[in-house]
Amino acid sequence: MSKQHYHASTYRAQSSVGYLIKRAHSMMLDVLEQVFAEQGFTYIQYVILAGLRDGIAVNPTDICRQFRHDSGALTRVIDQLEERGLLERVRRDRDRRKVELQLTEPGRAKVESLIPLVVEKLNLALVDFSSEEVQEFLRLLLKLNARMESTLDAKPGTGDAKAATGTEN
Amino acid sequence: MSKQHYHASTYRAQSSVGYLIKRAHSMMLDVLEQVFAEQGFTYIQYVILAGLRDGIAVNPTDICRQFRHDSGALTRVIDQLEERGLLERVRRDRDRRKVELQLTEPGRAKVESLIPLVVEKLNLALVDFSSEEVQEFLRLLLKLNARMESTLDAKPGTGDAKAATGTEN
DNA sequence: GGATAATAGCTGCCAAAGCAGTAACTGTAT
DNA sequence: ATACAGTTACTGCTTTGGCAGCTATTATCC
Repeated sequence: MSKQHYHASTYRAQSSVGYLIKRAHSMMLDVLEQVFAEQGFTYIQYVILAGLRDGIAVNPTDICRQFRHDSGALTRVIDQLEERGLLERVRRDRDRRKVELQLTEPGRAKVESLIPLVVEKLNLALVDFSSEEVQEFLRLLLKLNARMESTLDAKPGTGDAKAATGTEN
Repeated sequence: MSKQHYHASTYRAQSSVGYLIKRAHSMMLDVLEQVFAEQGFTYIQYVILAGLRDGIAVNPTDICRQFRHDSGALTRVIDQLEERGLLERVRRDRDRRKVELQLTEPGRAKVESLIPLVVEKLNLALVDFSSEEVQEFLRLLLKLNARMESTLDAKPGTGDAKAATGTEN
């Protein structure tokens, strides 16, 4: 049986990892959205560009899954970025349904110019942390995410466990 | 001097606390929204009710700040919850601008019935964690949040140090 | 090989979040 | 007392996200 870290009878949001993560996420957004706004970007626009830069997600579908964004809404954001000449849609011959997004040179340059601003804010948030604490923090976050990823993959539908065989490109 | 945990030249999203927290938050949402939907609630509705239950935020303004929700949008969510008889708006005499939100008995009962479902999902996500790891995780999250909270409070405005006093009059 | 299902991306519609402006109330300074 | 600025909650308008449906392409099954 799984460890019972929380119990319904004693649960309080203040010490819930869910609440604390939500709050951390909220405040990160507060800080970064302001930074991006000054550079003429929205948060989701940066997320897409940075995701491309670091190879996290190159197809619209990947981006939807990785960043939990709606497919329809994403199409329109990609339209904006393409109109601004920051990325291009490329059709691959091996699977002509898929669109591969590629940073243009201006696009890459723009992302690179945003990175130091993000790094600055991250370091500011972690100013009280030792190197060991940051490493441990990353390890625990990765562990949590790996677990949730596998449980979400296991039951993509409304509860029935369907076999999720590897279907990568 | 602040520690430089990240450097622009080597930064990759994959090992960024920002990205990992965003991802953790996303997946938590995936899991919990489904749970709440089955009970006839949205995520934000639960958040408000749970915030009231645990005394995190009792005024609309508090809720906006705590959960980073828009003031106008919040008014309408509170309307829904009030119409369903789950909470009440109470005007206090000491400051008649403020509205104090109070759970009704049905409201309290409903939140309490949701708690075990949340606890179950949290425990599932933390199934690989030892008690020590959970404690350390909570400590680090609290530390991060405390820091970000203070920096956000310090500069509530746009961050520009100089006011535009030069050109006028 | 042809019918069927599954996947990827896009479009239209609707609900919700974000933004700006307003009214009621409070605190402060003159 | 009065004027002024700051808070708090709310209301209209705009933008965005979420959902369902659609087309094109690929995979699967007989």
